[in-house]
Amino acid sequence: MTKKRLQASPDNSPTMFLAVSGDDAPAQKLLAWYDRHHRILPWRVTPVEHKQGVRPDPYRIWLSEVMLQQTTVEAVKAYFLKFTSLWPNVQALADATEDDVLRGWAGLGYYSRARNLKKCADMVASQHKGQFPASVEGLKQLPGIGDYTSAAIAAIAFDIPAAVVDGNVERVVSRLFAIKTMMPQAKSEIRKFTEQLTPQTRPGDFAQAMMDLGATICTPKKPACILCPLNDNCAALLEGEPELYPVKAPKKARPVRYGAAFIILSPQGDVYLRKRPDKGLLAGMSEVPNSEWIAADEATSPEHIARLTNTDPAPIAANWQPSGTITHIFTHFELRLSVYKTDVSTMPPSNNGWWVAQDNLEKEALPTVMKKAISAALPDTFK
DNA sequence: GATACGTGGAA
DNA sequence: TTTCCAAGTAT
Repeated sequence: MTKKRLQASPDNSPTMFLAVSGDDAPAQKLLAWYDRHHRILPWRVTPVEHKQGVRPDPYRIWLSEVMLQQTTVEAVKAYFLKFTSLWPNVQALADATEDDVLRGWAGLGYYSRARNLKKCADMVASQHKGQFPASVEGLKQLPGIGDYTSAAIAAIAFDIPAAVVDGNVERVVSRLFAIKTMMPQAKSEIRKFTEQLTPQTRPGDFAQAMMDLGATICTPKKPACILCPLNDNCAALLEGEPELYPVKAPKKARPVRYGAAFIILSPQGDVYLRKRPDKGLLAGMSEVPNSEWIAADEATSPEHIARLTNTDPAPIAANWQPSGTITHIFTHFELRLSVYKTDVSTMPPSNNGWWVAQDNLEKEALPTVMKKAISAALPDTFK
């Protein structure tokens, strides 16, 4: 093992006695840990396979990395298997329609990822002969691929020693060096330390090892420092409260918005759907007709909220039957929708939507909030 | 640099 | 129940 060298950290913190820049020992300790404790994941080539010469498929790495943006491993697994089954390579995805991809993505969230995924597949197929660029810069030109994803694909699929910095790495590195700068201002500092830690050999395994460590040992709450292969190198552990890192500003309160949703049933029991605009929240996804969603705080009177949630915005005049309310939490607001149902005898209520048999609703590009609204009026639809 | 952008699971 | 947050990107 390399002898530890002493070097002052930028803020002269205790890191001078710990994992220092240019020291390859932490990376090697982490890689040894990863060889024993790595997670088995559908998109992952194991260290043993990798050593035997199995090359990760850039398409599968890209697909998994996009799905994993702000999304849990458990949520991604089924979607990854569905996508690779439907579209086994980038050309197959390029041959699909955007609506096909949105239907496949429905329920996973952050739907601009699905639209960018399709755009990216089209560009790789048409401008790169079906091969992903083998460089951070080339990858970053593609839609939906930013700082993190370009580095992750470069490291994992192409063995390029790029600094892969995701939320896990931010947590691990901010603890290793006890970085007291608040997030997100600390990002550049964290990137610099990550570059210094990243080894020239096995950079992809190193990146995945850092993420596995963050996900299973160096967790946000109650980290298992006793099991950590880097506990000798951790300034935050030496200080005594590793949970304090990374330092984050308090979150803002989430406002509440109100509105109404309208379930229109044809004589055959089909449900009327329409497509959302191609910009903004849930862009391009399907929906049942619904009102504007109006913000209201706790000072707003019940009478005013009642006006926000009545049948005035309904797309047609009808005998609307109240069907309960649903609450849905988005990232930046909470939505409370009053749901109404009606049966119509004449087919189209104008607009440019379409009718769907209740048994086929699962195949539509319906975001979860819309599934909740439909379920309020039609229980068991999505059971 | 701040904000928009989904969802479901854990504590 | 409420809060946090999970392999971020685009604007």
